[in-house]
Amino acid sequence: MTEGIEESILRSLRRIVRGIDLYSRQLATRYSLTGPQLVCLRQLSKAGAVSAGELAESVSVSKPTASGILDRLDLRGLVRRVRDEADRRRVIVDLTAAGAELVRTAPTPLQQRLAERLGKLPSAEQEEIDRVLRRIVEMMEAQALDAAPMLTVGPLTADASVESGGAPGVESIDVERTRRVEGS
Amino acid sequence: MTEGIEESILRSLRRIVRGIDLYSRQLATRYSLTGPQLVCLRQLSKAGAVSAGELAESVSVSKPTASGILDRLDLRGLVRRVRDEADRRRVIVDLTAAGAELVRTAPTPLQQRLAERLGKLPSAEQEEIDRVLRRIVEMMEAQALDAAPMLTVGPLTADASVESGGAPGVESIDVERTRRVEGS
DNA sequence: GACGAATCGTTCGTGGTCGAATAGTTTCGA
DNA sequence: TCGAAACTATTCGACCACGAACGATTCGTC
Repeated sequence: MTEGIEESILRSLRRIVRGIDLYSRQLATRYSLTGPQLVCLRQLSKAGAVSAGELAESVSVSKPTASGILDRLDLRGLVRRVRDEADRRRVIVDLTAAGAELVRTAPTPLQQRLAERLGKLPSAEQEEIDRVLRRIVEMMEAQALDAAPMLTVGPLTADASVESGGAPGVESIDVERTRRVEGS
Repeated sequence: MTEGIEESILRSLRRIVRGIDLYSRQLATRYSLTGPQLVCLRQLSKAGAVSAGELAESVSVSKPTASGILDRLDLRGLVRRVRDEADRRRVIVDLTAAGAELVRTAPTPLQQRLAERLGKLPSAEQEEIDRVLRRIVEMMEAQALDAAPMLTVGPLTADASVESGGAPGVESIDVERTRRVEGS
């Protein structure tokens, strides 16, 4: 019967993931800010100016993901990216005035109703929830460590040579100017 | 202190989401099957031939998402999509022999180590985890219902006219032939 | 029988996510 | 001093995810 519980847990996890995503879209329609964008903004608000990599680390996403999120925030003038003059490999990210203002008016990145309901539970139960989630994270991330060699079977086609053309012409940009402007 | 717990819970949820995604990529490299693809395959294996919409419902994803996943599975010959002759709006999805075979050899879509560790816990603890997760889902999905009017502020730019050109020429395809073949 | 409403699946557009590859910098050892 | 190794952030390619819009089909009602 461990089978049934395992499937139930997986199902719950998938629904939780979906719930988070759906709330993110709700945020996006109402505040023009997705969940991950808001999480980044809040982290910047709390920790002040940090490097792009530190930000990625502190909100638990990969560097490419953070880069993409920062692109959109930058494009909208909510954050600023400045090359670190001391170590020019690094990029320092900081909130703009508009970004700081938005953080103050935006809701929590956790479902509001979930947050409310959570707040109404006895604190013993809140702690139980917290503890259980931490344990799951622990079990998951322990797995990630001995994650093995990553055999790289290729991009998930099993056949069909992809034949990617080279898309050149990406001259280096200086961060001070916003990149990836598909628009104009 | 509810503040601290709320943030801790959010953080755990985000890491769980990430953990699921990372495991999905691991699956992809080792078995050429992502987590969502495997979940769909398993569901088909369990429930037999169903319509695309029913499949989406049963694995808790939207119809467009299921459509995309089915595209990739179809492309690789793991599922078959046939127009329902009785109700020609519907598309019946079924495993091919190759798909059925793959389901038998593939691991669980839940992190293997997580599953193992989970299995070693006393069943009281397993049930506690299950119960807590269900409760979170419940609190989340209750929120989703009174989700409010969806004010549609526009596609998240606040300015900058997107100027989408029309991309016509999408003549209707008959499902029997695979669509979206970016490759060849 | 015909026409509008509902239903089904797909397409389009946007965004999040990651690993691999890449470009620019810094560091350190020979 | 000079070049290899390490590091930082970005780009690229692939996938998942959704809502809105769309075309095809069916249903309901007149």
